[in-house]
Amino acid sequence: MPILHAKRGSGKRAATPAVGGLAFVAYAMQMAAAYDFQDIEQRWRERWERDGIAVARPDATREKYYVLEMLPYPSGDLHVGHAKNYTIGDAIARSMRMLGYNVLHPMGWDAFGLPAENAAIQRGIAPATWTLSNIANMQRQLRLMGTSYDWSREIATCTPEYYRWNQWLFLRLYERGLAYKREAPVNWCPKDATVLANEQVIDGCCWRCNTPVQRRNLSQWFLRITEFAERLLDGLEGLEGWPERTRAMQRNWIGKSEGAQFSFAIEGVSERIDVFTTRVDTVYGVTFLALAPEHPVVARIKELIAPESAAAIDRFTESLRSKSELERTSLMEKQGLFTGAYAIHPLSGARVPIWVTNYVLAEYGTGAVMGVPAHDERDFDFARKHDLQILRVIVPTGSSVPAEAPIETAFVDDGTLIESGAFSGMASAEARRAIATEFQRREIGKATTTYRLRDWLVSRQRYWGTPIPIVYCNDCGEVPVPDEQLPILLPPDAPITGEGSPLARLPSFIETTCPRCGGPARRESDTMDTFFESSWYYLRYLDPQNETAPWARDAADAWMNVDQYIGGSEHAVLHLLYSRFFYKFFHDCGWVSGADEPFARLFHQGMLLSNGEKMSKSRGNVVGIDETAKKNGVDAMRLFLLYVTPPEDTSDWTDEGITGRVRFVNRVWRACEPLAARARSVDVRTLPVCTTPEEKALVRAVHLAARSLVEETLTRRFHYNTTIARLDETINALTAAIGTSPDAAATLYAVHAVPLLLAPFAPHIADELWSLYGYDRSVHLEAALAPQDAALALDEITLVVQVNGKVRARIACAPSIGEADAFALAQADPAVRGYLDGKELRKRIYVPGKLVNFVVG
RNA sequence: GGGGAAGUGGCGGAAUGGCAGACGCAGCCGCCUCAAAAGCGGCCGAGGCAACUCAUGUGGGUUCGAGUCCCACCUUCCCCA
Repeated sequence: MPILHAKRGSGKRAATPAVGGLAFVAYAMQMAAAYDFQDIEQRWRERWERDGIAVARPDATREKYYVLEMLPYPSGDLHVGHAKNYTIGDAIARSMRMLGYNVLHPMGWDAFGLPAENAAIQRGIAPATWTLSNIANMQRQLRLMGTSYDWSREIATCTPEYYRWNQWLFLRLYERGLAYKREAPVNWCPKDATVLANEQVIDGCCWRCNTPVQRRNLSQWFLRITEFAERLLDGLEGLEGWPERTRAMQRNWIGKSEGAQFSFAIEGVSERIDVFTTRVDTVYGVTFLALAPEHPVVARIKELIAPESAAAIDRFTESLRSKSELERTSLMEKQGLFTGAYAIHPLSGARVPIWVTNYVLAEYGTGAVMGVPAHDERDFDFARKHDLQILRVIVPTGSSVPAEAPIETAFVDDGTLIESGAFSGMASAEARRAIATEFQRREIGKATTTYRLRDWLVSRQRYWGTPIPIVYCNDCGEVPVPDEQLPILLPPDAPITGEGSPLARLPSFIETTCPRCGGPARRESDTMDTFFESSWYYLRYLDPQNETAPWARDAADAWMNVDQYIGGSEHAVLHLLYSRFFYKFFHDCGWVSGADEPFARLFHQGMLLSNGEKMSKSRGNVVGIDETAKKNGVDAMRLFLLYVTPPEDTSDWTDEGITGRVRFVNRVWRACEPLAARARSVDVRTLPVCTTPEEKALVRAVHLAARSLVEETLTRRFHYNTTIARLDETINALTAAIGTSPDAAATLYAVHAVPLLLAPFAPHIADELWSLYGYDRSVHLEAALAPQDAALALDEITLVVQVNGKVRARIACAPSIGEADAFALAQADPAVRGYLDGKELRKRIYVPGKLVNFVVG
């Protein structure tokens, strides 16, 4: 007898011998060669591409479903960590297709950005060349993963066909006053040699390279996202399909605070100092004013005071100049210097000393803070350190703390006002309204709302990005480039050295003529933040070839909004906030209709570790797609990524773990392939006749898996780990059935059903088996197996009998058993009887088909 | 300090308020084999000879019944200050 010990990935499949029954099974178990995933997976990838199984067209007869993964930056090479994200999206896309939805599942490239310039500097490769070759490789790898993207809609943001619409959209923002240039203190990353938006500064460091950012005063382009602050905040309420923590992060970032703004007069100076506070009820407790050293009034004060005092202020200011925001507000000790000047309290008339401090920032609020040490911890610390007066003006409501009692800590809660003139005795909330009204009456202030959100700084002093379509003319000033002159192409010959803006040093680019007067003019040399193009790319997929508009309104009407968006939580504020801003703008322009939110549901996949550690080149634990596709197969990889944890959890790639799924794929193959010919005639819509409990259980396992697939998909929970566990049970039951009754209708039914259940997760083996069952059409174009109640129903259930909540017996009975019969049966059970005899029966609980509980005393 | 998420065997995890630990990994024992690998079958929270008892971070509560709901606390992670 020939023994076929085929190595995985090499040998050919053994021919199915024409023997039946147990002898055949023994032969099949022994003889079936290991599944040759390499050949089979490649063959199906090519077939899907040829057949266009993922190409999406509008179809009024089916409900649309737009599932989207955040578009990747083409860094060069994918590893299994990336694969997790795309596998989740692909499992959803394939499941929804089989459930009858018209699925749109596109992919593209966030192709502008610094790494391409760094490659140019370090290795002399043109950014475009580097980027395009990375895209080619990553596209190959995404295909290798068996993903079902509609590649006919692919976009790369670095192509003129795409970025001309960046420029076009910028001009529309400009026309509406939502794009403007202004000088402001901005975040500067010295390593990347460019400015950064506030959202791109994480803990005081550059989000990309972790270099501490510096502050510089520069003239820069901003987008007026602050105008949308209230709508961005309100919109979060409706986003119930978003993770709560992401909504909370956006809420935090927008940072709405309601309070009052009012001004202090200064002794001997005509200017006034504006302050904003949420606690205007504590205003009688003000004992100092804290100013940012950069505050404009500081210059006026210096004129009033002794030269040596003014010099001290200058030294203090100088010492803070290079310090980052984080250092100044959080890391450094609270420092301050009395200026020698006094303000006048607007209500009490008291003299209030004016200090400059490190913990008040010029760019936030008004750059000045009223110091109320008794009711603010930071002010309290500052007052203690500098021996400033501490005045108690709020006491807990209902208590009677004398104003003179020593103050050990700041009382920061609301309470009742004391020592506050006409407002004494009021509750904090009431006093806030009353005092704001009083300020308004005196015309020195009013109730206002402020936001932490700043305008979005979008200009970058870099090459590999979209040129900003503005020219500067000596006569006409700032002039927008007319639409018909778009795109302004990125010149291929800019000197990329890492020093200075490349475009600024390229006369052939900079020198131009004014579109308005025809005179000599200079082009803007800054390019756009790459978050600009990723804020609207999901609309370009809908109409990628459009040459007259970024997208047509009817394309947006057909597909928007994105039904399910999938990506990392690191973009919780950045990309997801900018996109929401853009979409609201588009909505206002009438370019999209319906809800003014782009992403109806959002899913953050969890991180993937490698053997318990973060995957990184320096740790040497990066598991590549190519490597694992070759070693374990793509189906096993996909199954593992979905199986190891729920998709939103952090999971760990381990050799043992992937081995488990490789085994599973082989078990599927050994179970189904030898029976393929016989399973051909099965119709999975018709339940088979079962003659034994085991057969019934096998068919039930199939339908439990089918139900899990449908439920996890339609409830949008996507816990496919549980669905795959049900598939494990199905295969276990099937393997056992093959051992006893390979010809039973139930066995062949299960064999036939398996690829339908496996298709979203292990698409290749599913289609291979499906074709062996005689189908010409891909399994991915079939309808999902509909779970049937008749298959799920049990002939017999186990009724749990409890006495006082403890399980005392288990009784087999019919699932339809009624309450009276259940009690009678339970009470008659000898084990239960022992717990009931001689006790008073106080209560009986019956949970139909599940449980009886006797409460005795 | 404020807000968000989470804590279940050796490990990853499962469980509409109703038999805790499905499924997988690791481990142990068998079968097969000259042997090994692969495969197949069984065991696998703790204590106890057993009947049983204990067990889902800790302590309370609601309930006939709590991993699940409520309160307080502890720990971890994440955001904001």
